[in-house]
Amino acid sequence: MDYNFSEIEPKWQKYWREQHTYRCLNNSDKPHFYVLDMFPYPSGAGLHVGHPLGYIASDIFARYKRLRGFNVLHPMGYDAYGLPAEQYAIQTGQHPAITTEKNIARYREQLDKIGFSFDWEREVRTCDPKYYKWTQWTFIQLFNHYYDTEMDKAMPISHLVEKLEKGEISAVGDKPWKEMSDEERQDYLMNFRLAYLADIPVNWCPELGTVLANDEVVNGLSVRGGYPVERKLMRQWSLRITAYAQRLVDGLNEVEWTDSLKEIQRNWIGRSEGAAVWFPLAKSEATRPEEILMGQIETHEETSFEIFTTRPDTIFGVTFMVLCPEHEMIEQITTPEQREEVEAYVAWAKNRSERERQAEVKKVSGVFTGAFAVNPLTGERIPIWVSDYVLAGYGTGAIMAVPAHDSRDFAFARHFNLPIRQVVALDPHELSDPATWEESMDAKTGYSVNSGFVTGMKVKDAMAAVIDKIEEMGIGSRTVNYRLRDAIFSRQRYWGEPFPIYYKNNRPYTIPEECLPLLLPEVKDFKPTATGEPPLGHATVWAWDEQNRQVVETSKIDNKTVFPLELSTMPGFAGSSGYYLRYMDPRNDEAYFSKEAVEYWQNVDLYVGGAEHGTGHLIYARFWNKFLFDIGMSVKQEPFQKLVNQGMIQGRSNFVYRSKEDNNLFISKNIPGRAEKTVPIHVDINIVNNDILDIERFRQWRPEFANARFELEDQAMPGDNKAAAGRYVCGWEIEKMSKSMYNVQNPDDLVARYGADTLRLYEMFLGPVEQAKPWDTNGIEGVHRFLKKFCKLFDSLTDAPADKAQLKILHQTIKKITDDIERFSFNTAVSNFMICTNDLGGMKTVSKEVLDKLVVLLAPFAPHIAEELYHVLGHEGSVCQAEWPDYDPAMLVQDTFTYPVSFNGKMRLTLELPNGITQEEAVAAVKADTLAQKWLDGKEPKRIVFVPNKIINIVI
RNA sequence: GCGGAUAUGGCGUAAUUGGUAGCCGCGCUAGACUUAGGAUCUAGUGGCGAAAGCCGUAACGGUUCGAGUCCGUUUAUCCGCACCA
Repeated sequence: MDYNFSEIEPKWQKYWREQHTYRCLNNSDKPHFYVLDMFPYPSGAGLHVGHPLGYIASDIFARYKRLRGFNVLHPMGYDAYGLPAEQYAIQTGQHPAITTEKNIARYREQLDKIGFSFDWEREVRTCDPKYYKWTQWTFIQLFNHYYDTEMDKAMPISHLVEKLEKGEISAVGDKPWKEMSDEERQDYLMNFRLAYLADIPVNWCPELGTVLANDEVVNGLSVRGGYPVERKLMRQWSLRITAYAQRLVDGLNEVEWTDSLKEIQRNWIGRSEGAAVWFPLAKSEATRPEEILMGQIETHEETSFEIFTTRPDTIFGVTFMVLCPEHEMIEQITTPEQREEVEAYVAWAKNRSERERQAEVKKVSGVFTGAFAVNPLTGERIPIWVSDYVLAGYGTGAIMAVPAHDSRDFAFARHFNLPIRQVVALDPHELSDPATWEESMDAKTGYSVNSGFVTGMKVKDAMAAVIDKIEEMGIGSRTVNYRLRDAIFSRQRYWGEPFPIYYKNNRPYTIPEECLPLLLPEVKDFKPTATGEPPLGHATVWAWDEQNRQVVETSKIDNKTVFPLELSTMPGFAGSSGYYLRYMDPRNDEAYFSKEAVEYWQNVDLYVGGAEHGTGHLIYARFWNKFLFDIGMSVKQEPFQKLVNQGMIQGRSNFVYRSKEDNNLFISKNIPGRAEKTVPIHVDINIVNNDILDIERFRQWRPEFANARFELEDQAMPGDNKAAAGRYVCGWEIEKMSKSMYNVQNPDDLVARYGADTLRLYEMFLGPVEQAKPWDTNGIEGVHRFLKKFCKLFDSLTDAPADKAQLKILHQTIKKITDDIERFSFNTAVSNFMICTNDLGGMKTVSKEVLDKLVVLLAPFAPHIAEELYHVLGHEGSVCQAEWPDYDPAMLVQDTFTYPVSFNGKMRLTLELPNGITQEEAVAAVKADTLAQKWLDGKEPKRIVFVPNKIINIVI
């Protein structure tokens, strides 16, 4: 039978739609399985071939699981809030909702053409009020909870208030709870809420007019747009994700992710163990150690400062201290003589942009404050410096500098001529003068030297001993620090979820849950307001009437009953942090998702998506889920049990070579001397086939090429790609897939040309799903040919029972394909299909009972043709309702095995032995074999190693 | 700098996990059928060699009867983090 994909594919897509073939219900006796793709942001450019790679892989797996008898949840939706739609709105005035709607329609059309088995009845869109109602709801819960370190989980803020009221805990630092005014209490509680408002240094991007999260900034530039980002102190909402740092680290042991992704997350969370130590200030007039202030250690805050170190063992090597320029004690401790210099330095450091600072990491800068601290273990006076190599955001913003064993301290000491003292050595008997060192000795190995009571100890033991001592002295403690920062949650943008927050007397209050969703208001302008407020500042109906519980005109704000609403919106990760849970029960208006739904589905069994979300979405979603777990919503600590990262698809650009002398002349790639005579120009890959340029289409491509002339290949290059005379051969290079390089491959074109099934198979055939690879259509013909050959098998269809040879092919194929799918190796699965088809193609007739099963095997990969052939075989309904075939191990048995036998690793003997023999029988066979006898020459072999089904080794 | 990974024909890749390296596909070569071929089919295709054979999985070394696979050193490429004390 002919392979007429352009007829078959629309037909079955229509059938699936009409029959609701992929509808998935929450009640089923079948075991459940949840396969999820990272939902896409619907950009204006549409899908390119990189998007469906992961979707195809997950679709194959979902279909396979269904055939295996699972109730499979396999949904799709859109991460529809985002910057591009808003930027487009600013440029054109087009409302982002309209652009987004249009893009979604285009995405849907493209996805439908590929034949995915998504249950579209469960579609979610983050910008849909029915969806973001629950994003806002979660925010309110975060606002109303704090992290109880004792119970190690989130608890209602009322629980904390209760404890404060009963006096079970006392408010630290501030006045006692009982003496606080209501507002003071609110301000105090803000320090505990999991969603909180605070003045914090943020990544401010002036070009985008908004704040960015740490993962949205790379090298001081915004990920979107590449604009400079500066540090700025702003009042922002943040999520206290740091409270979950330890659980986020621990949870990684529970999930089946790649080591590299786990490692990326561990690095991002950056757990490090060490000690916090208080260093008292030295009295400036004191000269002898015993005079130096030691008696006031209890009153830490005024006369001491706290440092964090991961190397407490090196405390005897401290020769100076360094504070970050933002440190609050600088002003207090700086001596009058140094004041001018210090102030100038601090001002300079604060004005430096993030990009400058990062670009000049190697440059050493700093200033002496004139003040001294005391090393609490040695009583030594050590100078206090200020430098921007110490960061305000990590630890305490102050360090003890051990130049001999920290490369940054070393560089600083060398630059400012500060002493360097060795306190760790690999061999304690061989010390050298650090003045001669070229670099510091940072490794945590060897022994402590010159280190008082820990001298001679191994570094590890010394660490513990020093911490014990410090704790005993009451001047510090064992501490864990995390690199992870709280997630800034405000964005000065229009196209995002509004915060369910209004301000009374400048303090935030939440909108009652019953009033959600708080709808995104209309604005006349998507840019920030003239006064620099976010775009929502333009909204005319954006105030909260507390009594009537509704949104009213902004003009009615009187701050008595009508109050201003929050003007920022939530960031992109807000909507994507819980969407996988919403899919379980997407039409529920009473709750985020029902208890029954989440108890049925539990969590995502298989999540497929790019590794680029490793430090963004995948951290936020885990945090979000853990919080929902704490408040009794989700039932699993980890949202994504198994995660597969599909590799990025790079572009493969094609080039034509334009002559330097003659703008209309293009010289083919392999013409001798071409490189010197020409300039490469990107050419649209859609008018190039297997690197051969379609000359006519090239002339039509752009007006300036209308009169192009070509110097074509001659036949001098056999073996090279079709370098026959009369062809123009293009060059190629691997680059990022982008419009400007004309290397974007649109899946629609390939579907039109080869069909969706070919596209699906080819994307899988390209290589392992996890591997990054350039897009290249050079092999797609081969895959297409396979489908044609497969259809051809049906020409020789017979009802006669299959012979042994066919059954063997069938059962081998069932085994291989099943194994391949289970280990997510779809490229080998496609290869194995080809082998099977080639083998059966050599037969005169092919039995129906064989094809019955092969069609089911093919269904996950090429669902359209599988449906068609399923009907050709006379079945009713959809192949999706078929049963995955099992293989019969007896059919895989080989008649004989070949055992190469090596003697002393040199001689080799091959014995043909019958199958199914035991080790003893195999050994006996070797001994009985005449050739083996000859080689053994009557001697007993010392050792016969028998590896089942594989080989026998004889050692004489 | 730290961390993670990868390295196999002209190309994408495979190798039952330590057992005959190169399956499958592309490309290429030759042939068949064709007015034609960018259709289809057949055969061949790691390198050197006329052949027997020798060499061959980034490089060097090790373990093993046996290494693409395990261990060590080096090199190259990709990814993540990056003054995180």
